[in-house]
Amino acid sequence: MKPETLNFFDRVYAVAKQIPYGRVTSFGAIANYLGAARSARMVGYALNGSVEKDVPAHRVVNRIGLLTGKHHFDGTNLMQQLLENEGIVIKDNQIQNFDAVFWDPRLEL
DNA sequence: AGGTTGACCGTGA
DNA sequence: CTCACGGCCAACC
Repeated sequence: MKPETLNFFDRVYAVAKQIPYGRVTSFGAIANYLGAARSARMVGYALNGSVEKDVPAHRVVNRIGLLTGKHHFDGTNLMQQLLENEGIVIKDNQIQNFDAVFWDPRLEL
């Protein structure tokens, strides 16, 4: 597979798959790691089909730890259930202790 | 080939 | 501190 074939979407999938268990990251962090900090919107756009890409998109939220994409999931509270299952506390679609569970690929990778 | 959209982010009032 | 607007980039129609 040539790298040229890998679109932005594929790169996002690759990073999202590297998200550790019980950790979450933001679109901007992923975009920043990919070198496209201004393309944070594309990150979410890519994750739109990540559910079928074996990518834990439920670990990806916006910069404030808000489950903005839960509306895109199969169920309504499915995303929240998955996160809570990993030990992450969520209240009103917002991750508590976001700074503690935050995982920055730019720093970790 | 062009216009519109989008799971965002940052700054301003 | 909270609400609102603009910008930016890539994919989709």
